[in-house]
Amino acid sequence: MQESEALTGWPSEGAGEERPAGSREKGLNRVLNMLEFLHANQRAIAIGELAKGLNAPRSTTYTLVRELVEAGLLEMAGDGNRVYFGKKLYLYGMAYMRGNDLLRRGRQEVDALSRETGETSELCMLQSGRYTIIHSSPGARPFRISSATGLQIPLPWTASGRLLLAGLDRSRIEAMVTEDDLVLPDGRKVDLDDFIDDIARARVTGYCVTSGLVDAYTKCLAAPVFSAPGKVEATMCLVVPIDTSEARTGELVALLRERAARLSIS
Amino acid sequence: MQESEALTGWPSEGAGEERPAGSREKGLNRVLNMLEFLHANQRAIAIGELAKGLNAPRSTTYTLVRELVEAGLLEMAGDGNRVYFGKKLYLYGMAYMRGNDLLRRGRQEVDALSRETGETSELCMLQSGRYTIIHSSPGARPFRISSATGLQIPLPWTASGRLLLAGLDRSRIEAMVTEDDLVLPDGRKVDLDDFIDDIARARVTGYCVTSGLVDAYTKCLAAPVFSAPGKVEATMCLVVPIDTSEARTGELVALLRERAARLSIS
DNA sequence: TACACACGTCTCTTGTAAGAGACAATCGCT
DNA sequence: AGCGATTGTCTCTTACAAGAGACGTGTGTA
Repeated sequence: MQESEALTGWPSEGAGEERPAGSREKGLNRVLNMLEFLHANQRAIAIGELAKGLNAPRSTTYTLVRELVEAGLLEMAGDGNRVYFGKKLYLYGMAYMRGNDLLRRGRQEVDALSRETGETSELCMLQSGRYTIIHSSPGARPFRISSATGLQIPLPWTASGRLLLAGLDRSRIEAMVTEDDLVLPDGRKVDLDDFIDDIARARVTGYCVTSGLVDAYTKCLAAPVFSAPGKVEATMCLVVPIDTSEARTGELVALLRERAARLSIS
Repeated sequence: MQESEALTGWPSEGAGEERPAGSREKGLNRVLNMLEFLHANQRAIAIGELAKGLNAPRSTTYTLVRELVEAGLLEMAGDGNRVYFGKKLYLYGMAYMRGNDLLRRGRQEVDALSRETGETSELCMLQSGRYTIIHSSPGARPFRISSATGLQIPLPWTASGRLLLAGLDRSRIEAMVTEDDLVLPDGRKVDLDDFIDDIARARVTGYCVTSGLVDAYTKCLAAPVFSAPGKVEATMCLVVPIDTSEARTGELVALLRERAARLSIS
């Protein structure tokens, strides 16, 4: 029952979508919620627990789980009462990767960068309006800076977030950031104007460095990957100890930008 | 519009599930069909084409696609009219892999075996009653023996199929094999009793070799991976030219069995 | 210019899937 | 043994999603 920080297992009522009331819910939506729930918890979940966690009626949950297991999207896990992702999802995921040059090459570049520098390296993208770690390669440090693949983090908390929004106008940016997103884990609040300034600056300099935003011990270096001139499709980034020297930081940024540039254009 | 052999883009009306008539279809099922369709075609598909390919009403298809794109399970591809798998599926797939020791280690063993031998190597499992290539690593041969990940092939066509069914009694085996499955690509028919004998023999010897079944040029060597004593969870296999010498085949089988054994028990 | 065919969006109807709830069977605790 | 909580299955009702089809637009071609 490990709970990592703000990851309580379910999006804290946030993302403020419409919730018409206690009325009926479409089966497909229930399924999408189930998948998200499993992803958030990263472990097999008992069916009853699933129903409870999603505020879904038990009978419906049983039915849907059965259908998904039959389809192979879910699998009954070990002890025979819990479910988790199934092979089909793995196969679909691999198909996605095969069909996606950027992802395939990006993973290689990230792995290489992490090997080369010994630091934790990540490939990040926008995923339905949220910053998402698509692939990460842990560094060689004794106490590693962890960050789970697929983790979604508010854009203003990260260097990558500033780059991913480069090129969007103010209204677009505002639309992608909620009030909550501006509050850092330690309670400090990011000023929206500062954030937008950061984005503009990042756009010009072609990289971004943030210190002690998500936590007090790390620094985040990011460089953009372009899918077309001006269009930031992804970022590569390095997560390093906050006391990394200016000089080394500079070196790392150079390496990072080089690899990110190699990914660009497609 | 490449069509590889028997892969016409849609399971040839097979798998004989009930089709009540032309009545209404559940949205979730439509979605599952869409995912299968995309997987079978391995490319982005226009929405209209999807509807046609699935015999689904256009309006419904548009609605479902929109929902899935919003959820990130699908993505609008390149030219902006076609859809394919989305990042969410990739993330879920990676989560599946992370949670699955056998798969994670199996991939490594397969990659190592293929590097070591220069031959095409695969990890295979049963997937809702069908033989499925879960991971494959191409060999070093000039004209490679291809086999797409996720491809599903009738059990009697393969060496792995014989091992995956080891331990099941006759009625179970019969239930998993249709008449069609017994007909090889070149039209020859596998005798059900021979097949069941093969399975029993494979079970005892702990490996299986088949020649010229799926095509006339290849030989298939397979070894079982056990999740519990007697329970075959997966197979590792090598696909080699049919004229591979007895001696080399023996060597390869030994290597294969060694690696498969290393995967077993868990 | 006219024709055939795709695409994307909307509206309205009705068949049916989501859900409430009852049930028996287990499990874990005291 | 006695009690509460959980599990898996089943039945029945009705709110609502699936689907038919019309509409406006864009594109290729004869």
